[in-house]
Amino acid sequence: MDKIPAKQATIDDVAKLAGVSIATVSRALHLPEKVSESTRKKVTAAIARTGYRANAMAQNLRMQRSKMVMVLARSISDSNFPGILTGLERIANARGYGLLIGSTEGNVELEENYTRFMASGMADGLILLTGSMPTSSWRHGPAKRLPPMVSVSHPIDHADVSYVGVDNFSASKLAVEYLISLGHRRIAYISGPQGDTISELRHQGYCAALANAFDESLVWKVSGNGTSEGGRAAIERLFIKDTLPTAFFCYNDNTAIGAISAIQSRGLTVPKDFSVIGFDDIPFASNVTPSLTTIRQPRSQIGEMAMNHLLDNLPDRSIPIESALLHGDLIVRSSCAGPRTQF
Amino acid sequence: MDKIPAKQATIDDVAKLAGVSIATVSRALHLPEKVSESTRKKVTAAIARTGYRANAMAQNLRMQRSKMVMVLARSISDSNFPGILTGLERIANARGYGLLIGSTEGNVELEENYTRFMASGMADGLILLTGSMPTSSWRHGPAKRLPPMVSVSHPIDHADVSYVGVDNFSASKLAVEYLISLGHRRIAYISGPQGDTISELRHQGYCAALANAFDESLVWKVSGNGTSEGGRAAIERLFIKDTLPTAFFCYNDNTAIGAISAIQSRGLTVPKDFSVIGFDDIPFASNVTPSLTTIRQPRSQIGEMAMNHLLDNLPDRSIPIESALLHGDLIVRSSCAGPRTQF
DNA sequence: ATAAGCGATGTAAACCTTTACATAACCACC
DNA sequence: GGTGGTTATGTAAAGGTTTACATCGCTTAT
Repeated sequence: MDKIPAKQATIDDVAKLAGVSIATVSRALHLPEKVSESTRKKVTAAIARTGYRANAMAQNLRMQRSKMVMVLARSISDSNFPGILTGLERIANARGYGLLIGSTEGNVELEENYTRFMASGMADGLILLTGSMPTSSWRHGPAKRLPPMVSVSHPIDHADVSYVGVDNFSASKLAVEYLISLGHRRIAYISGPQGDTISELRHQGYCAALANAFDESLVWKVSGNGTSEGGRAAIERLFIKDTLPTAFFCYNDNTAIGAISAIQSRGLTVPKDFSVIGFDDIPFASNVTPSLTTIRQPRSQIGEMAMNHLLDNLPDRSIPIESALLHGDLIVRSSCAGPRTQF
Repeated sequence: MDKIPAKQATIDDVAKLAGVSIATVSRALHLPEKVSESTRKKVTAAIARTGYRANAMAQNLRMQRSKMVMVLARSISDSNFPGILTGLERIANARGYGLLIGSTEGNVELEENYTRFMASGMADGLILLTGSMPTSSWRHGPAKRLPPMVSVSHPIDHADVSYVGVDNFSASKLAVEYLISLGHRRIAYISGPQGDTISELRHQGYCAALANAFDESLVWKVSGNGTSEGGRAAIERLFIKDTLPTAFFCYNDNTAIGAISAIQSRGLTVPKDFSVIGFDDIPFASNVTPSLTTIRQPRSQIGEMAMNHLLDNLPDRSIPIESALLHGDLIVRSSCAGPRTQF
């Protein structure tokens, strides 16, 4: 226990104590092979005695970087967010980067706030979970002074940014093919919010599966909004008609859960009367009754890939823009069965 | 559209363009009243023309701070995390701070990694969602070189740190009183993980409610682990006996959901045969069948209070250590009813 | 007319690193 | 014994701010 230092030790303190120059201390830390065995030992000892930790701000200023990545999300409460964040965080941490998070809540002011943050050099890279380019990028400043970016989960139209996400088209096709394999013909798609790119892709996968299987396919789209309320409402609206589908492919698990709940509250049973399949495999999918058959998004893997891609591209932006579409697995639980033997 | 600058403009560029010294530029930005109207205008114009943004690293180095708060969580996937984070984030953003997040996953190495990060001055404050002090704080370094901290949600024993969280004792008492008011006498508590402080507090609230209501109270504790699997398992174990409770107060919603599912899979009904009440009001509580009666944690409010308290304490650590226990509301849904008229 | 006071601005130090370049010591070789 | 080449170390600049202190004009009171 040496004299308790009032302030954090600096490289000067270490140098003084070791009887060398600060350059040597710095070299001992970053280029040990350029320093003689004996001085290296003296330096190490001095560092231990002073409890020296390099001041990150000074390093960052000198090296013109921040060692941080900003994650911009639309909403922190999105069911997919924690999983993706976990993956992002694991890689960032392993590679010595910090994770700065910001949620825009679709609010332009908030988003500009974060863009300002970025512009002041507080982040070396940007992970976008918003489905759109940061607002003021083209409003402010002549050259697009934006760091390397990777868009995750939500593709961005008309923008050349690398993208990592699940293959919505193929995975949806897989889901619908499963329903078809169970014997369903009249399958409806309960969509996500109007104009949502992901919902559109999932719809395309749905259509493709139907087109593949049947000569004459019946495309049946009911609009939802991505929430369980939306799913419930969609079912309510549908049940006014007299011809009904036998199975529902839902935009996401929330929608599916709402749909199931609406079906049940009409005294009908899933999967006996209707089959319902979701998308995402949110943590609760296995806890609802009946447990939800769905497509699993490899969330943490998506996060890991995105972060790795971003960090690989940091030093010089040399890596070309590219997209990675990850495979989504079908998770069979108990919300799907063969169609009821006719009404 | 001026000539596209190769690099971000610095204060020097602005000064040159405005024909003043860098000190004046700095003052124009931070102490406008100390600068004459006319120069202020020149500076503002120069800033606009150059697209100048102050370099945050340089500012932080100079001012010996980072304008960041680190949030250390045990797991990002905890159901309460997104809500709390949202509150933390809202305040941090509003007060000009960035949020740095790290999850320890109970892994000591990871935690030390973050402590190192902190020690290098990358955060001015620390929000603890881990329920314990950061590891190496007392192992490394003589003086506890830790920034101001606030512990959130998980109280930390034997440590003088400010704490913000729901009042587990009173809220649990409230929950159990509700069951009693419905006519239940035989109420069991399905606990959280062994040794969990929160589970202990909730158990105490449970006991207090029983003690208040009945002369001779029957304390009935079944151990779970905070997951739905734990809740399921607890019910399975219990049903071997021949005397059973009529109601369950569960450590958290996950436990409650597992309990309900186990009850249902034995062909029994909630709330007709058994009442179940949870704790937390996680987003899915309203989506399970039957929808879950529970105690709502004011998550975002907790986050906001914690962050405000932390930031208030940043300049000089002058604010005394204090705890804020927030009220948890009873949310009545449909998983509770009067006890079945005897077995 | 001069001193004192005040408001606006400039100069330079400090924050803590990294690293290009200079220097010094040493060895080997001719 | 000088020349050239290593190898280890030191010196000082640069990175972009903020701010204490100095300076410079003016106004106002003596």
